[in-house]
Amino acid sequence: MARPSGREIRSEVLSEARRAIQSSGVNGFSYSDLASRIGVKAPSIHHHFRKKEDLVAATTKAYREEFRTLVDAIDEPTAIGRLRAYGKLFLSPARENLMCLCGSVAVEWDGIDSATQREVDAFVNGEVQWVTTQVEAAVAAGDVRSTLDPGAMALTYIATLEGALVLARTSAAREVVLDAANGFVDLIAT
Amino acid sequence: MARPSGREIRSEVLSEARRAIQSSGVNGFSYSDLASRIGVKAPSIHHHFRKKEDLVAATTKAYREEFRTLVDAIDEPTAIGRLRAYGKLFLSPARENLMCLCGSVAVEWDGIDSATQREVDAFVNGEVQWVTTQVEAAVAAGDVRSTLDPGAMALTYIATLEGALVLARTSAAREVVLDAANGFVDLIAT
DNA sequence: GTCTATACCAGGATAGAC
DNA sequence: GTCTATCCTGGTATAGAC
Repeated sequence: MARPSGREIRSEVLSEARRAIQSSGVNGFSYSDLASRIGVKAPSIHHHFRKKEDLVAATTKAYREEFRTLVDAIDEPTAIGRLRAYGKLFLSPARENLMCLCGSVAVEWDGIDSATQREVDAFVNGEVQWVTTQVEAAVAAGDVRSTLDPGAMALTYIATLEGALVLARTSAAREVVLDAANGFVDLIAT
Repeated sequence: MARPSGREIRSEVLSEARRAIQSSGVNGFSYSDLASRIGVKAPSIHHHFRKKEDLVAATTKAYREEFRTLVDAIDEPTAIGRLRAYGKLFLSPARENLMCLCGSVAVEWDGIDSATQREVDAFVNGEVQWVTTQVEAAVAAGDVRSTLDPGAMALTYIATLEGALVLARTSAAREVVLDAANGFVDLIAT
């Protein structure tokens, strides 16, 4: 692997940090880990992200923005179709045995700096808002039952997806849980 | 607080370790942390649990058994009532801002020793089995729709509960998510 | 069974050469 | 901007006195 340089290294660090957090949590990786994966030395990373907190916050922000981009790219004619597509998107980390970054950070919440916490909050708020909008549209189209109000249903859907990623990490439920997204939508469909 | 001694210390260590893992993850606490909380020194804990791995595995095992006891104590006349009670039980850590221990461990999965992993797998298997049985009974009683097969529905329910605990840790969803258990049962009810 | 003292190592972080 | 060298801290773990 060619050693990256200049602006490249920054984005490569962010990318590896994201994977590391999703795989082992914030306390589960070190600058040395990232450095050797990328092919540089730890102090080079410190040059770009002075403290680990800075790196974690930047990684979380980047994750939130990238995820938003993916969600915005969902192109389905019906709201219920968009909800199904969203679930697939959300569970795609499971194929590489990864957590949602938000979930990883949430577990270590008490030891997380406030800038990162704010990013996670923004992530959750943003996702809930988007899903709520889709649920409202799906209810209006008559494709989803209105057993719960749209906000509660959105939160429950996201909880299901987050939890599915948790369960998928255990050997007990690895495969099965990948269907959770469609399963949930089947439950709320008319 | 009186300093514990003899057999007491072992159970107190297990109890504090459980809380610590649920609050900050396996990598987020140290023997010193536990020791000062209990009122002893770190080497005393090493005397009871030689390596941290041993402590984590024992803590996970104890958690699984205690949880099983609580579930077995659920005393509701109907299966759907038992499912609601189960959800309340599962989400009770949220009131103290804690994760499910299983969730905490799952996040750091790759760095977790295999004995602990086996305990987590046993936990998930046991819970899925119990919930599946209740769903089957509820379907038979006509209280739950059979949109999904009972096993998939059980897994989805547990995923929802796990995910609700994740979301409850963020500021964005703290309160709302406590209703997720009843919300989900409302979704599957006839 | 608990303590003090200590060995050992890893991670975070910085200084300063190149 | 990246490196080598180094400092410091804190965590895991053990030895051995009491």
